[in-house]
Amino acid sequence: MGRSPCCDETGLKKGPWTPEEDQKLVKYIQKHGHGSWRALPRLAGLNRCGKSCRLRWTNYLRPDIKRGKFSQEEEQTILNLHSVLGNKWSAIASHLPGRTDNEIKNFWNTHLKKKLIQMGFDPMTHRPRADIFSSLPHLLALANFKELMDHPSWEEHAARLQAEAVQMARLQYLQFLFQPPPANGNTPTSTFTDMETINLLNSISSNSIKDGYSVLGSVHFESPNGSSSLGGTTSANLQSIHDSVSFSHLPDLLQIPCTTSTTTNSTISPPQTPVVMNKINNSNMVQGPESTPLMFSHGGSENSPNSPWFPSPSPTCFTSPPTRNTSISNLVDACSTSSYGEVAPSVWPDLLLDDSLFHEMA
DNA sequence: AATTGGGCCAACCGCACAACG
DNA sequence: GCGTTGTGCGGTTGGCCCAAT
Repeated sequence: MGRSPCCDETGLKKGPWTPEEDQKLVKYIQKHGHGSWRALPRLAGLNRCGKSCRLRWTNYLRPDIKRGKFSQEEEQTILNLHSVLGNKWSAIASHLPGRTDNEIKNFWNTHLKKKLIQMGFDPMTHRPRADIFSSLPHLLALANFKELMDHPSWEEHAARLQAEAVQMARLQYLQFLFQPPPANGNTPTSTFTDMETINLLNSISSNSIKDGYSVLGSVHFESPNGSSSLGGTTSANLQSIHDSVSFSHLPDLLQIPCTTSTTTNSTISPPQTPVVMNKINNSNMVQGPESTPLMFSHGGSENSPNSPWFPSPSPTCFTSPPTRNTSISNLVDACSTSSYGEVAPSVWPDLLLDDSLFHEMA
């Protein structure tokens, strides 16, 4: 530590490069290679720091740099990779020949991010935005539940929502599996490569779209001729990948009837401890036969905020049997006071399927 | 014609980490 | 093992350009 940045050296020029400087730099590197960046400016006759020279070369002067607008394919690839890699611009750039990390970063910040936001997706998680999900319980609370339940097609409606929740849960579980392990190494590690991950997500996503429900617009891509594409992956390939993926280890959500009287905590949660909201008041938690805890999955933890199934250190329950009124308002509270500022879609299986809630509502 | 606000992007800044002596 | 150096990386900034007012 204690090393001062090379650019702190006084007398060195900063700011935009002149054509003369560019020429000197290009000429020198073409002749000698860059070698030590620190020594280069002096040898090349430039009054710049080495870092500035390196940046100028790698981001602008390098002969293999592709300039100009990003193509549709490049845009899709960036979205795709970002959904898997996050802000690993250099890693993303390595998949886009001729594009620099800086260029991709700028393109992301000025175009793609806004695009995703406009589409209602969280640009960081590539999932529907948290505020949308946190508002859904509010919408539910506002809805007239009696009217819904009296409606002849309400079961069909619930079944459809449940099917959507299944897709959500599976996607989240996959995303969790593909996350790099945290520093403490507590979570399972993935053995998938980036492209395998993308293909898998793509396959799930395409199934979702087939069902009329698109959850990962940034992962599923349609070329103008209608075929899914990613790095040459065809729909047929995707389907075969999808067919080859076993979901047996995933929560078997489809087997749970909406009005089932079985408990839901064990059936809809992944193999790990179910994740629950942390900020619900747990100081006077009551658990017992007379109090069926209403538990929520949550899409993150302090260690891994975007991980859908990371176990919560302190499971939290509602303090009394949920009633039609209190459970919904508690739910709203829970969602709005989520520790991590995000309510993952995984809330929904619980919300939709929790038997005690339905009992109380009936 | 002048001003303003937003988009865009090259460049800078500071941190992290590997390599080296 | 420790300090220093070189480099890579992601976030941020500053300034140019242009359309809207």
